[in-house]
Amino acid sequence: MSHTPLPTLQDVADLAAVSTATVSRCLNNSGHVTEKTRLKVQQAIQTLGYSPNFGAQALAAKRTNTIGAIIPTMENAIFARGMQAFQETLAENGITLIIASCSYRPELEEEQIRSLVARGADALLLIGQSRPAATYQFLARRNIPYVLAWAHKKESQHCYIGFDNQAAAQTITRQVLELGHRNLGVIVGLTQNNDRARDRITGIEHAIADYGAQTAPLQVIEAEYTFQEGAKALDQLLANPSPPTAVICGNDVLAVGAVKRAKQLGLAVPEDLSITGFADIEVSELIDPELTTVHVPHREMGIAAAKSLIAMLKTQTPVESHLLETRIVNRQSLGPAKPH
Amino acid sequence: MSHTPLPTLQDVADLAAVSTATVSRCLNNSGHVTEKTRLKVQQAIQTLGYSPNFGAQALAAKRTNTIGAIIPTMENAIFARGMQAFQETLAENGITLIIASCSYRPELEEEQIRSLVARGADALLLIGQSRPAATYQFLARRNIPYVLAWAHKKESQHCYIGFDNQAAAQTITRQVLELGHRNLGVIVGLTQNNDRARDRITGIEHAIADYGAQTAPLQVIEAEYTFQEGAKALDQLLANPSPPTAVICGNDVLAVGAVKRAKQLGLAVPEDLSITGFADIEVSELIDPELTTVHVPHREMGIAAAKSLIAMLKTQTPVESHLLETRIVNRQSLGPAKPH
DNA sequence: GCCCCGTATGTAAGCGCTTACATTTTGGTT
DNA sequence: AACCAAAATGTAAGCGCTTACATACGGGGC
Repeated sequence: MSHTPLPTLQDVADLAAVSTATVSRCLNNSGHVTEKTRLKVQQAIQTLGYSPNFGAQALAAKRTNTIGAIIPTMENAIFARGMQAFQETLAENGITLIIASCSYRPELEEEQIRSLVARGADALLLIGQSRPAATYQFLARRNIPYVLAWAHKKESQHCYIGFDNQAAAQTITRQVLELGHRNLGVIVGLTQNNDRARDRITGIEHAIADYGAQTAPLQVIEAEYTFQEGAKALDQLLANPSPPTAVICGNDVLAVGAVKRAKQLGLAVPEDLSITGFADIEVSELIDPELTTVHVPHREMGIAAAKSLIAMLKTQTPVESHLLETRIVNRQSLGPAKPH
Repeated sequence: MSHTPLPTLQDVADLAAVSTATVSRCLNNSGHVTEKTRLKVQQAIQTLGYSPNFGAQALAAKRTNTIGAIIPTMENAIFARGMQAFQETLAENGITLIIASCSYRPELEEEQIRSLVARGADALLLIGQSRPAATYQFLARRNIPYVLAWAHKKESQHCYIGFDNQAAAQTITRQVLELGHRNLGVIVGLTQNNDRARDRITGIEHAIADYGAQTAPLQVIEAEYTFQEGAKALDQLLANPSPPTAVICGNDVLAVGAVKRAKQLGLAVPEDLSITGFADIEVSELIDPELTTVHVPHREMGIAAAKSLIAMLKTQTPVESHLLETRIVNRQSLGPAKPH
């Protein structure tokens, strides 16, 4: 497995009969190079099959053209589409994305942040806002720009690229209430270390309070992010002596699990039981009935996050938060409450 | 946004009153360091909040502790679980994973390979085998170890970590035939640039040939990897004057799309139409009826791939291919053919 | 034809780490 | 106490690039 050493900048410079500085300038199009020499250099690069050494470049330039993202999980669709768009946008700008996942465990996230930074990530994308102050200090100390995605908060020192989870949840809840439901149940993801889930609950509660119409204490079940857990959570909700007529779910996976379970139990959705989701991922159109849910602009979010980070890197100054709009997608899982 | 410069190895060495070499040895546990000095150094690292400079490390050591993976897409579940396990295993060994996706486009894959290598990936994971010889030459030239995952081929120069797509497809097809079906339809992913899909078709064809029992020319529809396309493909299959009584799908997403469509058309699954999947991803248990499908050991595959790559990196020699077993998961979407 | 200035190119000093090799220390033997 | 090998530590030479600064070049304006 031996092989000739790879060509270096020096080799290219020699072959093109210019200095290494000139070659470097060509490589980074930092200007000040005549078309003629640029061509010569290009040529030399071609014939040698040269490609720059990443470590050397990083060491000398103090930047890696790498951005890191730490998401709770890659094992499900909730972040996939946004990340794909994020990556595409970065790639268009010559930046590589490194994704790490932290399984919703804050200590792991902390570790991953350090690891990505140690690996030379120039900037980071993080999900949501809830993490120790020390983490933010670390980033500040290291002067690493970051955005917080999938969430939004006004008047914050952080740069958010996301939507208002609370408002979105409030809107869909209001719609449920307007259809006559007066006894709602809620299934959300584990709220510990998940500010998005908490915000959604708050939104639901506000909507109900506005209506002043919930007939029983609001039951909120927290469940892990799987179909099965969504199903189990529904069982719990239905075990109540006066079970809800509509279930608001904090995400589509749980909702879809609940729909499946409802059908197994012989309940017609939405005639006997309405169920709503959140996120509008692909499965929401798969289940029968299709899910009425909150559409989240995943791709736009990924693109906006990439652009913001690139801008921060370029200007070395903070960038405004970016609030994206959600909207309700009316499909079939939400219907009017049965008159009694 | 200014800030004090980050501590360097030298700073640590000074504080601990040792040489940089000693600090470096501690960092890489390359032995030859007394417990006492190790502690001193540890201490200094702590108080300075030191973390090594990635570029410098890569430059000096000629390795980055980074492995790259290029998968067709991150937007769906087919590779997600395996990649998650892959990443976890790498992380346990202090290696960072960089994932890129190529949207099933070979020229993009080529580009991504070069990009990851240029970024210093020490080794690569690639999906399937079909790519230009030039690509393999490039990797050989650069002396980059790689494994080909999600596929398997005996007596190949490459290191495969995967399962036998053809055999698996053949097995499930045989099972369909044994249930009395004599008119099958096939829906698979786009076979262009996808050797796995092609292998599966071959397996299906072999099984049918063995049985010698297909009553009509086998219809094979290729479809993009979405629920919708699976549904459309089913429409095509059913447009035939003598439509199939069982549809073998090349993956679960297409299968699930087909099941949904069948139900919309008023066909009972599996009573009127049997449908099978491939991969055993989460959605296969979501749809009603649940999918009878080929279980693929995603996590084992990811773990095995990581281990092989790590071994290759350590020993600088090729490693044996690793064949994993698939098995059929019998759920409800496959039933006996109606007697006529 | 000369001077000046803006632009193109060259020179060389690091960037922060690893590691081969040199040197010192350690502790067991005699 | 002197000796010696083995183990621990130190020294310093790069790794391949970027970039501040120095130098060379070229073309108007007089």
